[in-house]
This record gives sequence, C-alpha cells and structure tokens, in this order.
Amino acid sequence: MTYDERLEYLLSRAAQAFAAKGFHSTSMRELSRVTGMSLAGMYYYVSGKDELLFRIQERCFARVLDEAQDAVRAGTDAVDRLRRFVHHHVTFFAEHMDEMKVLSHEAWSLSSERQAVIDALKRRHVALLERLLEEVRFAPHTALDSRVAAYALFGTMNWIYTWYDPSGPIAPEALAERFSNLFLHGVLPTPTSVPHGG
Amino acid sequence: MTYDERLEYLLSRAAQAFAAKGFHSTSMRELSRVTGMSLAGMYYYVSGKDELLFRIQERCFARVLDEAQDAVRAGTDAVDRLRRFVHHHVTFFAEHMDEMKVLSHEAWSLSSERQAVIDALKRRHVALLERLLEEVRFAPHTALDSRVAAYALFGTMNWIYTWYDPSGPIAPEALAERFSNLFLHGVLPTPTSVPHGG
DNA sequence: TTTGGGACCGAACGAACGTTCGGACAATGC
DNA sequence: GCATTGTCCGAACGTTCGTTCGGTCCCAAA
Repeated sequence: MTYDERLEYLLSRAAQAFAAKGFHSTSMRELSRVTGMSLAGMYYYVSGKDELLFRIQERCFARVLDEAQDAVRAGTDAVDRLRRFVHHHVTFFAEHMDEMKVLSHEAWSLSSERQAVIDALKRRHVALLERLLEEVRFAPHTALDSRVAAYALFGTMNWIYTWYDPSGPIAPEALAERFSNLFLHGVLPTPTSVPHGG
Repeated sequence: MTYDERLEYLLSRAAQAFAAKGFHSTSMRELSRVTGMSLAGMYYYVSGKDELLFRIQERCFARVLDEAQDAVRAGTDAVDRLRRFVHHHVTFFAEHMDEMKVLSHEAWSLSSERQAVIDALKRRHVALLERLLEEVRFAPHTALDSRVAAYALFGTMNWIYTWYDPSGPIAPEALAERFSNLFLHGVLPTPTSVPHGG
C-alpha cells in the first residue's frame, strides 16, 4: 500500500465513522480502532482531527461541484440542465452517503480558516443552481426569487441523509426523477388560483 | 423567580448555546457561564446534559405537533389544510429558531431510551403531513408517493436553519407562502410533458 | 556493512470533560 | 430559639480527550 492509498483509506474510514456517530462524538482512539492504525500513527498522515474533517469535506465538495458542472454542460435547454443537476446531486449523494452526510451535517464543525474554504465552495455550488433557476421562466404566482428556490431545492435534496436508504425500494435515479418533477410541476394536477392572496 | 421559571430560563439559554455551537461542543461549564448559575447548581434542575437536550427537544417537538394539528383542523379543504400546515411550520420555525435548529440538527445526539421518545413524536409529525398529502390529488406525471413528498417538503422547510434569517428581508409568512406555492405548483408556468421518460 | 530516512507506534502529557459530594445559606414551620 | 427544607455552590473526582515525544523497524542507497 502506497502512502496515498493509505491516506485514502484513513479518510474513507473516518468519513464512515463521522457519518455514523458525528464528528465530535468520534474520538481519535475510535478511528484508530476502525482503521487498524495506531493512535499516533494516524498523525503521520494528517496534522490532527480538524484536518481530517477538512480533507473529507473539501475533496467531496470539490468533486460534487466539478461533476455538477459537467452534468449541466451536457444539457440542451434550461429545464434539461436543471433535471441533470438534480439527477447528479441525488445519485452522487446516494453513492457517497457517508461523505455527503458529513458535508451536510458537520458544516460548522471546522476551525474558522478551514471553514472559509468550505464556505467558498458552498457559495459556488449555490450560485450554480441559482443561475440554472434564473434560466427557467418562473410561474408568475410563485413570486419566488431564485435564491429562495435554490435553497428550497437543496433542502429537499440534502435532507435525504436523514431518511433515505439508497439500497431500499426507491432507486436513486427514481428519487431524482421524482424530485425534479415535484420541483418543476408541483403536486397539483393543474395550476390553480392562489387562495391566500399571494 | 420560581423553580419553574428558573428551569425555563436554563432550558432557553441552553437551547441558544446548543444552536450556536452544537450540543457536543457546548460544555456544562459554558452553560454555567451563559446562565450565571454555578456548574453544580444546574444539576439541581436537570439530572445531566443529556436530559437538558431531551427536555428542550421534547417540549419543542410536542408544541410543534400540537399547534400543527390545531392549524390543520382549521382548514376548509385539502389544499387549504396543506397551506396552513406549511404556514405554521415555517413561522413557528422562524419564531423558535434556536430550539428548532437543535431539534433538526441534534436529532441523533440523545441516549437511546430518550431518542425513542423523540422518534415517536417525529413519526407522528411525518404521519400528519403524509395524511394531508394523501388528500391532495397528485398530478399523474409526478409518480410521487406521499411519504417521499412529505420528506421532500420537510426537507425544504427544515433546511432553512442553515440559511434563513427571520429578521432579514423575507418575512416568515412570505417564505411560507412561497414554499406552499412552489410545492403545489412547481416553478414552471404550465405543466409540460416529462422529457426523461418518467 | 553501514547509513539515512520514511513509516509507524507505545506511552505519556496536560487539559477539559460530565458529574458528585458535602456543606452553606436563607426562609419557613413549630 | 430550633429544626427542617429548598436552593445553590466550591472543590474535587475519575475519565476521556487530542496531541506529542522518543524511539523502533525496515528498506534503499552508498
């Protein structure tokens, strides 16, 4: 095993543990147990627990952002691009549940300098979806700005780490399709008037 | 100050601290600092840190559930009941941001016996929204079961603790209205065919 | 055969943690 | 005046934490 492979292994096991028990509740001794490495030995690969979380989040986020941009580029029109974005996000989430859970749930566990790096990635990610939404012609009655719509959609997608089982009856692709349809058309069969004066 | 008032005060300050720094990162000594009570003195009101979190979550959740049921009861039809549910959930969230953030973010920080009590409340909450959604006639193209739709909507609403500022430019009532419209009608002006074979 | 450095670890460090213990202090009932 | 009770706390307990130090082992280069 090379140095790089060993580091990958450590990051992967740490992500599993963080996803299962939370960052602060997972001790370095527990990571030593699940990796088979010694407590001190892990410090040969990372400078500390904080860098461990940072590297997990940075690598995962950078990949999500990169692949999302690729997926969007392949789209033919605004709606298609939006569908591709949702499809990628949900399927990537399902394939990398541990890392994405750590990304979603431990978003404020880093030291401030490292937090700033992650936050910058997050802003780019939100901006990407926002631009996609601006291309879509909104229904007049929604009165949604694209920022709110982006966070609403991210909420639907990122919340799955609290309930969704990718190996259950609903395949990730099917879930993505349902989210896309819901977001684009809503649950009502036909657009109706808006009762509450909106 | 009576015993009950003092307990309320402790729970309220603890919820603030947990919301700001997370449950595991907030020490009892820090709670002692922000409450002005002594470290040992707090143990006169709660048996320990775990019970502190439990009482915060249980009280908040029970109230959300109770008020949600009241709000729904006042509705005239299925769509109206759904709108009232969303309106209540979002405005309650905005009014009790600290407790709701603790409820959303520290949903797996309790000991297992207490976790079971909270989980039972959560199941009743999800079931309530699920029943509301089953009353709404779904658009055929969505192929959404009510369970997935409920989690999608909860995702949109609960995710606001990561970005929404109730004192900012968007009032809670306006946000609730936008979420309702988005969920009922989607972002497209007219229902369109479904490109990806869904 | 010797040397140098990369990989690794046992054992310990100081600090912080949640919790407990014994008692202080004031108000109340007799 | 005395005993009792409810409220509160200083000081400590034992444990666990993240991290570090001083080294060992092994393999490649000289």
